[in-house]
Amino acid sequence: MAAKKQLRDPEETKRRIMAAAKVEFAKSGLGGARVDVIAARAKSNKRMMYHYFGNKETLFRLVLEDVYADFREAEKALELDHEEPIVALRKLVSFNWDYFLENPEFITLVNSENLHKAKHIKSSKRMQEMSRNFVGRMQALLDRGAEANLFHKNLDAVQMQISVAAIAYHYLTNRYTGSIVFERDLMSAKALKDRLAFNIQTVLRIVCTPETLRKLETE
Amino acid sequence: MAAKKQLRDPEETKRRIMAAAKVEFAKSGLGGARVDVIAARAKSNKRMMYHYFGNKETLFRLVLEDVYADFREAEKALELDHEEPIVALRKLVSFNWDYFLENPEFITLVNSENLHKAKHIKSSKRMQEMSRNFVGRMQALLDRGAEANLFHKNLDAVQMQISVAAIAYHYLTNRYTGSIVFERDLMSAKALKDRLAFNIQTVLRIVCTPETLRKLETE
DNA sequence: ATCATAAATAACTATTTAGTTATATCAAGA
DNA sequence: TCTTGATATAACTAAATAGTTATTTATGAT
Repeated sequence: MAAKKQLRDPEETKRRIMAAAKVEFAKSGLGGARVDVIAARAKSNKRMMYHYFGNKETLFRLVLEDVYADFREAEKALELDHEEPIVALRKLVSFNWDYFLENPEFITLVNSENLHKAKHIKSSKRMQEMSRNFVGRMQALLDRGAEANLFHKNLDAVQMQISVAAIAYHYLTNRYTGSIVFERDLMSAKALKDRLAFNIQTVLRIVCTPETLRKLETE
Repeated sequence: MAAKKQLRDPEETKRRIMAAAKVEFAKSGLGGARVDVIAARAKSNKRMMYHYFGNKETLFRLVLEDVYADFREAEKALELDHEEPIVALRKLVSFNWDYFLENPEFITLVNSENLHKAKHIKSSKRMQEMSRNFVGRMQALLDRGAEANLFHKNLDAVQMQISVAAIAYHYLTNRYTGSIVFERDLMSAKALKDRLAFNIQTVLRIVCTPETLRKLETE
């Protein structure tokens, strides 16, 4: 009978609580999440959660900052700075799609924070730091494409970032109601493949000049 | 002292409860909504809510069906069937934008239902009926544009519907976190005007052939 | 008029929940 | 080895919450 050995490992305990919180907040939102469920899933207990994180909302904020940080890190790791602009854009659209698909908790956590009008991250220094250079990378990519006479000039990098995220995020966050409204399984392998292809095409049509598009068509 | 006259008007009471529920569910989601708050806002009481609607989740389902119905009705009322295809598409994109902007509860209610994997409307006959003809109208519009050699042929109407919604919905549902990430007020009058213009341009670039786009540019 | 029924209100209950108090146990430094 | 502080657990509490029971009151049919 494995006697319950009480291991002391504050870092590991914190990590387990954060991981459990991410699952629970993603599944039920901030309001629907239960601190007892988080403690149980972390194989810890409520008192530890309050000891390390103070309260439920602080824990939520830390989880949210973490998932944003992971997303930004992954995007940065793409290293698109020296890719050919059209290739880079294709990769960026695919990256967004794959990331949201593989990390569905990102979507539900962000949705939950927006329901609360972003009050938890509003004054977060860490969020602000993370966001820096994020738009800058898109701007640089658009500039390179424009210089090579591939893209339209004067494209707004923020609008592009939002749109690139939107066409993936919206499809996936509303996949349940969407599957009912459109009377088809939006999550079937074929549906997912088709949507990604459509999204890549969409973004290229937004940024490329008519001449570039003609060239792409006849390739 | 206005003696509290007890007016009896079941239809009006039901209507007030539904209206109050819409506000409360939109503000706090299904989980965060409080039945006491709904009853108070409706200037009725909890017992009436349970009398007429059975339970909180049924009330939620009815509210959700209602906001979907309103949205579909409004879209139908646009009567785009005989408009010139490009004009019709511009109007459709603007309609989506304006509707989400003027009816923010639609967005939060749909988000809440997706957090719950659409379980409340999954077997709703009314939802299924509403969705009919919805894709059909987009398909007809795309067909007309293609026949007039304005649009690409073989555009997928469902993908278009989703994208038209996405570029508006995503911007607005994530406006709070977005305003932090992009370090600008996404809801300023100028930002809203710019986004709508960008969205119209986006959709035209998706559907129009390079030739049509060239013509539009030089107009 | 009066009766039956539906509409409305208020007070109540059993549970759930975030957060706390009290207590035990480990491990590192003196 | 003893002490001290950090780590862990369990039992508790006050408030909140969905749903009910008990009671009153208006209204339309007879």
